[in-house]
Amino acid sequence: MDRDLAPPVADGAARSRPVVMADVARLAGVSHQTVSRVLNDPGTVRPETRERVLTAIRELDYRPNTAARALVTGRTRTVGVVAFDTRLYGPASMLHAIQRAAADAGYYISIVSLESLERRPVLDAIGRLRGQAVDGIILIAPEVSVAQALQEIPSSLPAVAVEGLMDAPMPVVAVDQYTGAARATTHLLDLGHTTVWHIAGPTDWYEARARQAGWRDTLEAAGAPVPEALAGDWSPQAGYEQGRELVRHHVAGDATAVFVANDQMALGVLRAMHEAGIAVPRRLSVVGFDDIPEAAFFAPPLTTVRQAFTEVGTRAMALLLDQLDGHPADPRTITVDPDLVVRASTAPPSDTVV
Amino acid sequence: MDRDLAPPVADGAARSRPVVMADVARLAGVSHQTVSRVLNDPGTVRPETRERVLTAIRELDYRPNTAARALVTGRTRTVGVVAFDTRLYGPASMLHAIQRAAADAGYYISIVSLESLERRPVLDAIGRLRGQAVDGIILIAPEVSVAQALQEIPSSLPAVAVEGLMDAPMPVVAVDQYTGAARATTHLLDLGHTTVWHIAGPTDWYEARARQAGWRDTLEAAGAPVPEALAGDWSPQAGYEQGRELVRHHVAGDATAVFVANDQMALGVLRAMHEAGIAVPRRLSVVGFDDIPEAAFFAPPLTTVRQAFTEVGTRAMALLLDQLDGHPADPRTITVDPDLVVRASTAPPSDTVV
DNA sequence: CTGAAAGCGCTTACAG
DNA sequence: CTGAAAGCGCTTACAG
Repeated sequence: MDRDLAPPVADGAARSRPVVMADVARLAGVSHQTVSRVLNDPGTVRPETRERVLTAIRELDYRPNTAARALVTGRTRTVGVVAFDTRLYGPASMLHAIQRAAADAGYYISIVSLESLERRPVLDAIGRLRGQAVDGIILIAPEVSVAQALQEIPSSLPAVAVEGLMDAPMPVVAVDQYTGAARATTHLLDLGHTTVWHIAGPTDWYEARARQAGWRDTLEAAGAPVPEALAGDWSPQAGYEQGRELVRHHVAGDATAVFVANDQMALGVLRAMHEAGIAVPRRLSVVGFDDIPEAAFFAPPLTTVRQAFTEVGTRAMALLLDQLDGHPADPRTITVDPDLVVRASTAPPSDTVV
Repeated sequence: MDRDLAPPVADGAARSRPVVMADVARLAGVSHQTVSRVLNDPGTVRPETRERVLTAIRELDYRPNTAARALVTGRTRTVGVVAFDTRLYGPASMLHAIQRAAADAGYYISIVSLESLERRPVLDAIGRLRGQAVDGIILIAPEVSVAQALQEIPSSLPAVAVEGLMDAPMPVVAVDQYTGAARATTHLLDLGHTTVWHIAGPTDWYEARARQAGWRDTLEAAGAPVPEALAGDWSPQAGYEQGRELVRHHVAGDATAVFVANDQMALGVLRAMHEAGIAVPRRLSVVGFDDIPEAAFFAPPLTTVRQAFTEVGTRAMALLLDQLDGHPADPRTITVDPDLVVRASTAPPSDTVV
């Protein structure tokens, strides 16, 4: 079908050589500059000529050589993304959204996933991306050391941080973790619980610290006692272990509600309660954070704080595109509001004494 | 520290111009060809000269221009990955492994995630990647239409498929879904169940079909009755809905065991059983597939088939690197064996009649 | 509206 | 072991 016009360049010998702009020019009977114009500034080419060139491009299935174009323009139309463990639901969701937004804007995405959040690997990742000459960088920067590495990104390189430090030297887009945690805690307090326990994420993560702060401040503002936060690492296993700790406090009579820093750990807590025969929510209320797809099907369905990962990713990309269009970076932090999703893991405290 | 040698090029005016090879050459007192050699073939340069060049490179923080290099070599050192929904645990895990392996080999990863598995978007994605002049492509190709699109990839472009059709026109690396399903079914049969029900994934996915085939064949080989497979879509919600269907069959007395095509749907089944007051595994045994990180903490902990996603990703990248090194593609399918992980959701059938 | 010239920053033969 | 030359495939002024 594409082949019913004149055959392109001689087929036999030139078979393996890629089609270049000069081939198109020859077939269309114009110079290669005109082909370039058709591609980059079609308005300046006479419609008739343009059509001839377009036909030749289609005929030959010509694709401009990205490297040649990048060499002369100095732009690669590639955005680098640095992320920590994209197997986790949050980073994976944001990467997905960033990728979509980039494709819509005609940008490629080059991804480097970090094995560790130490300073050195982060700098290496950024170095790799700079070596690739990306036009800009998005950092999914949940950890303190990453934020420090951000300081070393040359200011000439457009960059946006996601979920990171609020005072980064670049625009930041983040879910308001503090408010999310406050809402979770308030929900529990409103239900009538005297206080709320907390299983925290690793404290070198900003998210973990902000959630803990939101929880603590809400308790204090309400005049409620503030139990010691239990330390987790985001994993279901950690949730399970601290859940067993919580069982002891429940039995001692002073734990009827817990705000867990993410859904996976909340699952571990649910498991620990189940094993100990402590009914959720009748005897212990549990709130998570993230709203992973599984959360609605936990036993019981989990009340949790939903993060609009997709919106965060989309907005981060928009901010970066703005910089790539030459606008100066606006270092204001954009904050996305989280929603409390109430399901079946929370209830008023039962009056039954254990 | 890096700055205690002679200052590099004049600082003021040239500030914003990137450092190029000629700058390094000037500082080291050699030609730019020698700099190139130090970078690409250090053995051919006198150690003393090499040191001078290396020092200059460090001094100027020089990074070779990728575009210029790609233009002349015709290689971008970039591998394109086409994946469907990288938010899912499986694709996310494989992407992560591929990314690691690529970085180790000095390759960049450009990712395009598909919104739909129709033929057109798949071809567009591949077109985008070709436009970027990637050196090779890895397709995470779980669906029939993707496999068809594979036929249109020019054979000159090195490519590897993951988790797809076994008769693709390129090397394939995949977990042996059929064997995994057979193991799950056999486990249930060995426990003494008369037959095993199945909640299937969407049948246009190869994984779903292979798992269903493994289940069916095992039943037939054992002379067990083959119930009609229930149709799901991988989501917990679908598992929940078909779980309620299963409740009816259980009540009718003919369902005591089910093999669910993935862990997320198995979670939905667990939820449906919980609501119906049917104890797992006492009255119904459940086996999943994938072994997602949450599975061990379900209520009860889920017996499931573990897929070595990381191994699949790593081996796929190895096959591609081999092609990139100029070796002819070996179109044999590499199969990775899945493991049955027995936890607490399976048991012998109880003799209690409902 | 279109073509001839120059040049982007490298690598790769080719001399010496 | 090192330098001078050519060229990769484009885009961008500059003429006409």
